[in-house]
Parts: sequence; structure tokens; C-alpha cells
Amino acid sequence: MSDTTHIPTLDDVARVAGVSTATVSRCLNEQQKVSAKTLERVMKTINDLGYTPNFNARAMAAKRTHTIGAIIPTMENAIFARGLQAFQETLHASGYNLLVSSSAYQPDLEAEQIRALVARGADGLLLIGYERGQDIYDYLQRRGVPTVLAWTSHPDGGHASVGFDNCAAMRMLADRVLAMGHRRIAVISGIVEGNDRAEGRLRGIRESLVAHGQDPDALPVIQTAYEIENGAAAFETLMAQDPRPTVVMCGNDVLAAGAISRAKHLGLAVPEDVSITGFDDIELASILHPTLTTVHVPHRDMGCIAAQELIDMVEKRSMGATRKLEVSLAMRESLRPVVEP
Amino acid sequence: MSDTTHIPTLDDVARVAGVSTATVSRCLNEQQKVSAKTLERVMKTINDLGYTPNFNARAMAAKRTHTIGAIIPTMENAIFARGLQAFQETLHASGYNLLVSSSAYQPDLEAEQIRALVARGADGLLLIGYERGQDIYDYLQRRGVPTVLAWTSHPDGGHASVGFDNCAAMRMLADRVLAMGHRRIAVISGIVEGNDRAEGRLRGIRESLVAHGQDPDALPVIQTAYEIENGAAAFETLMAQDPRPTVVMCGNDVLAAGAISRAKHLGLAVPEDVSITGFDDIELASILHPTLTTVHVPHRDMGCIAAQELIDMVEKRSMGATRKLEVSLAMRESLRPVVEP
DNA sequence: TTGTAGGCGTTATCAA
DNA sequence: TTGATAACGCCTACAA
Repeated sequence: MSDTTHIPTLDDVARVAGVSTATVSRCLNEQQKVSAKTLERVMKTINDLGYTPNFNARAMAAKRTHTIGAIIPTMENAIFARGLQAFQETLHASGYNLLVSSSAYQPDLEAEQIRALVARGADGLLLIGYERGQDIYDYLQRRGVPTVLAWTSHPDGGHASVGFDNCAAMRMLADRVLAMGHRRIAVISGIVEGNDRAEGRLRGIRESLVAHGQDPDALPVIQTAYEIENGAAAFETLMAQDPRPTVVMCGNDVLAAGAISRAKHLGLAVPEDVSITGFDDIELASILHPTLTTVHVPHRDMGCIAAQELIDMVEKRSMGATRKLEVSLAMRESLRPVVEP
Repeated sequence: MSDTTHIPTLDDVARVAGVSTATVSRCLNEQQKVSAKTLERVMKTINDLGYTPNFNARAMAAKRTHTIGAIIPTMENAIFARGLQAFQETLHASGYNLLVSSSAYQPDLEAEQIRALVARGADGLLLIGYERGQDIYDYLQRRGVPTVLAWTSHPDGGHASVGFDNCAAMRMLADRVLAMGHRRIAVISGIVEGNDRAEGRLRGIRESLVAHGQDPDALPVIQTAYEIENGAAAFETLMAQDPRPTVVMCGNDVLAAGAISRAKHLGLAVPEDVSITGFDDIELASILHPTLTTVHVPHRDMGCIAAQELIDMVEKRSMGATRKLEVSLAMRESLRPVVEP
């Protein structure tokens, strides 16, 4: 085996097949513009040589990459996994590839990755939530990169978005909790700063309290990053109050999983001693013990619709629509009515 | 705001700053070769214009991308999340970017994605496991793309790899299970075909049986994809046997989570009625009820070491070493000795 | 249906 | 320290 192995290029294929590079290129991109005979010969040569088109050269010449970029806050847990999977499947069906990065919930990292993805020639971008610097939106518009915001519903409709109203969703759950007689509510929230989803969910609870004549400022809230262990720690802190809460509402299922786990270690029965709720309805929610009452989010739908909208924008079929999806309550074992003494 | 916004290029910067494109390029890549004065002027221009280097052009000219590609079998659950996170952090610290794709456990999809990543100019690749067609290894070598195999320990040392011996690890757990008096063992395995990790783990159990004078062919095994629901279904099937198993060993924690969940629904107490074990020790394992006895895999170490090895290979400091890591048993509540009647 | 040739935005080699 | 200029591999009018 020679050590100076040459990586075949379009030129090589053209030379061996006895045609021009233009013809080879056509065989790759617009087969209908090529006679069946040459097509066959060229394809055989491509195979024989083991030729693979150079993506970067392609991107430069065509100014299109058939690549969509997505930046999600975390890959560490399953929150975005299902939606992203659907997103990617839909893209793939239309001949697009997906590039994913994770911003670790850090705005500056997200900005950096947006630039990186654009620099790589992404035809479009999927971002989570709407809360970020105006400079980023300006940049995206200047570069003409179609962008869809997901997992959120942008309040002033200035951007293409596919998602749901986090505030209304959580308010719906809180209404139910209050209707069950709970009056001592505590909250384990995600970090609200720079996270419109977390902020909306927390606000939803407060709005519900107000609507029921309760004082929203008296609500005990712990903000913490979305990790199981953090949920556990926050739960323990909240339960140390006297009198202790009858229900702990969590900003997502991961925090709730931590809370349930810690409850067990503390010898507290759920929901007999304390109710716990989540948000997202990831697979974990239905295998926890007790099973978790949570807000069901249509992750797969969101992913599919976001992908389709983005493709439509890239291909100039849409100017950027706003789609608002419905969520529902998944009532399970971890929440139950307060039993009056 | 003009509608014909122009995206600034190196040329634009050069023209505005009154220098050549070569100088601008130097300011970007080898600042020490440029006088402080021009450097400052050029940097200011870059800022003013909002210039971002075009990645594809760069890749073509430099034949390096500072990008590493990784193809993992799934993003749907947390199995690879922690290790990949560590992998990416280590890369980032050395100025490399990470591109991730998921193959959904499909060999042909993996092959396709390997080609895609190479076509994009990835400087190196991280793959999971060693079992794949020789043609792929040939391709990688022909293209001169450094590759590290992880989550596995290649038997014949022909490739760079960072991982552990799946077979020995599971055998260690099985030895323990047998030492606890269990004789009716059943297994929920991942799909062995094309998955050397799953195959090794299953083999480990069989070897342990043989060493203990048991018949490995009498072992009930269900192979199924790594999903919670599949673990649950398989568990139910296995428990329908008479006499039923005293322990169900699962190919990973996700399957075990499904098994525990289903046990509860069936009214079976774990570990009183049946013991359950997992593999991987993902975060989920310690919050399940009961907590899961499993094989602890040093995910973060694996990610860090793999990244470092890959970087060393890309930068010609290593020819491709093989690193074998130690695993340990995480003994928790879900496994307990058989109580003789 | 096929071929010619210019250009995409960088880097890198040589000179100056 | 700086500047021309030739690649890099492909696409795409435009011509034939």
C-alpha cells in the first residue's frame, strides 16, 4: 500500500471518466441534465475511485450547505432529546443535515456558537427561547440567516417561532394545584436570568396565586440549574420550613426527579406527606415512583413543525411564521388533594 | 437599513485597513508576525466591519479545521452524555470544536456520517466500539484521519482506543450475583448484532456461569433496543416464567430502569421478590427506587483521555495508543442475596 | 448534452 | 514586516 495515497477530486473523476468536471458535477447535483450513458460511466468511476465530494469546496462554490444548525442549552439530560430527534428526522427527510451545539445555558457561549455555525455556512438556525441580545438578532438578519425560535412563544411576534406559552402552561397546573386545596406551595425553579422559559413558568405560578387571592411575594422559591442533584438539595431546604409546604412545584421533570428521590431519603411519602409536580413530561416522568404529575409538552410535534418551518424559510416559501402549540396536564400519582385535618 | 447588505470578507478588511489580505490573515492567525501598529489598525477594522472569517474558505486553504467529529449511537438517553461532555470540554480547552452525530445504532448510517464528517474536513474522529466493516477502517486510513475508539477495549490492539473491557466488567458483576446465591438468572441485553459492547456484556455473564459450573445455554436472554419501555416489556416476559428468576441482569441502566418500573406495576418488590442490576451508572441509577446496583463506568475520564489522545494524534504527537480503564461495582439496593427457604 | 472558465474566501509560499 | 499570487475543490453561467 503506497504511503502517498491521493484523495480523489472532481478532476480525477473527470479525467478518468473522460468528461469535463462540469459533467461530473451535474451527475452529482442535477442528474436529469446528463445522458443516461455518461451518468452511468461517471457514477462507476466515482465508485471505483472512492470519490467523496469535498463539503467545504462545495459550500464555497454553491453558497448553500443543506445544513441546519441548532443550539440547545444542554445535552446532559433528556429535556431536548426527543424534540431534537424529531427535528433532525424531518430535516433528513428533506435532504438537510443537522449540526448541534450546546450552550450550557451560557449566553456568551451561545453567541459564539451562533457565529461559528453561520461561519460554517448553515442555511438556517434553530434557537431555544427568545431571550438574547438584540445584537445577535441584528447579526442574523444582516447575514440573512433564517432562524426559528423553539420551546417558547415569542410575546411580540417579531420572530419565527414554534412553541408554547410557558407561563400559561404552568399557570394551568398551578390552578389545578390550588383547586386541590393546596395553600402552602413552594417552588424549585430553573435559573430565571437569561431563560425566558424558566421565567415564564415561575410567573405562571405567581399569576395563579394572584388570581386565587394569594400573596405571590410570600411564595418560597429556590432557583437552581436543571440537575437532579440540585433538585434534591433544593427540596430538602424547602422542606425544612415550618410549617412545611404541602406541594413542591418544580420547573422541570429533572428537578422533580431529584425532589422525589430526596423525599424518599428523608422518609417523606409522596404524595401522602407532600405533593410534587414537574414540567416537560420526559420519559422519566412516568417511571418515577410515584409517577410524576407534570405538564405534557408535545416535543415531537414541536421538532417536526420547527424543521418544516425552517426549511420553508430557507427555500423562500415562508417569511417566518409563529406557531403556538397546546400543552396539557399529565395527572399522575405525585400530586393529590390536600386532606383537611 | 439597506437591503443589499454585504457580508464583509478578508478583502474588505484589507482594503479598508489599507493593507494586503495576507497581512489581515496574519493578524488572525500569527499575530507575532505583524507589527503592533498594523495589528491594532487591522483589528479595529475587523471589529468595525463585523467581519467573521469564512470557515469553509479557511478549511480549504489551510487543510485543517480544528474540528473533531464524534459519532455516537444515540442521543436519546444519557448513556453517552456525560462522557461526551467531558470530551468536548477537553477539546475546547485545546482550541478544537466538536461536531456530533448520532447513528441510531445503524451501521450504514454510521458509515454515512463518517464520510460526511470527513468530507467536512474533520481533523479527527471519535467512534464508539470497534465492530464495523473493514472498509470503513480502510477508508479512514486512506484519508489519513486519526480515529479513536471509545467505550470499548479493542481485542487485538490494532486501533487507538480508550475504554474498558465490557465482558470482564459484566463478568465481575455476575460473579458477585452468583456469590450471593442466585441460580435463576435472566438477562435483558441490548441488541448484540453489530454492538460489541452489548455482546461483550452478555458474554461476560455466560463466562461467569461457566466458571461457576452452570450451563450458559440455559440462560434466558431477551435482546432489545436500549429504551426504558423495552426494558419494562422484556422484564414482564421474563418474570412470566415458572419458576421465575431471582435476578434480572440488564445490559444497561436504561433497561434496568424500565425493569424496576414494571416490577412495581406487577406488584413485585425489588429486591425482595426479584433483584435487578444495570450497567453504566448514569445519574438515574442512584435516584431510582430502589437504587440500582450497577457497573460504574468512568465516563468523564474516558471522555477526557479520548480527547487528549485524539489531539495528540492529530498533532502528530502520538501514533494511536490503547488505554484501558478500570470499572467498579456500584453496589446499591436493587441486588441482594438469595434467602434460602 | 457537454465543455470552458471564472469565482467562492482563505492560507501559504516567495519575494521584496 | 509586508505584498503578490498561486493554490484549495467545486459550482455555474455561458458557449458550443
